[in-house]
Amino acid sequence: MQRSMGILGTRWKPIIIYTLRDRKARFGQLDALIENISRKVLTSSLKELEEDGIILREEFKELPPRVEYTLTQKGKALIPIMCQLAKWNEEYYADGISM
Amino acid sequence: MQRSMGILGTRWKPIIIYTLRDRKARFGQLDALIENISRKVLTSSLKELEEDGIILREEFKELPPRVEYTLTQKGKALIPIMCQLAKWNEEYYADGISM
DNA sequence: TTTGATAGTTACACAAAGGTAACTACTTTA
DNA sequence: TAAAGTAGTTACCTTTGTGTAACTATCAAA
Repeated sequence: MQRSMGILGTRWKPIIIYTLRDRKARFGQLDALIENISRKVLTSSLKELEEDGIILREEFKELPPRVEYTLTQKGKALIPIMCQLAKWNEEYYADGISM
Repeated sequence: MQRSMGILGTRWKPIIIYTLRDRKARFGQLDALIENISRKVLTSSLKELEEDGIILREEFKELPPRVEYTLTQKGKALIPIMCQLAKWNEEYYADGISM
């Protein structure tokens, strides 16, 4: 648990993972999809998630540059858990806002 | 997700919840069962978990005083999720240490 | 009267996480 | 020559979480 929380236990990382659950996304897309996140936190969260093997970063050497982020297998394995958490939240708060 | 993480996203709260999964415990027992936690953090975590309706605090006016902590229904509903997280951890790190 | 047990609280400090705003680098387009 | 687009970085600051050590309150027993 301690280690799991070391990986996930921040404000934004679970949101980033959940956002990537069914799509790949570019840096700017994540910045737009996730409201209120700062680019700085997005950068550092993505870097740490990559180091932890949760997401994959693919750099395309085009112009303008393009970078795509996707979940790894290990990252995808977290999705059902996060869905359960979202469900728990809905069930016990029941205000319709879970993300 | 943001709110769920606001409740669980600290170093010790998931450990406390997991420790209470199948038992009630007194303050001093939790302090002994959970290695390395400080009484201060235990106090504040228990207080916040109580405010969030995850645990129940029962005070017995005896001498010496006795206080028992148990999970509420809402708290118990988190247990399967935390077990899945522990399983995820074991699966992808596979060193046998999950708590 | 001092010790022991229980369940904390208080003061202080440190480190990590998060926020804001300005800046960088590269190249194409106007 | 200047703006626009992409993907960041950097400096600075505030907030939150955690840690240590000492202290509190109450009563019983020695």
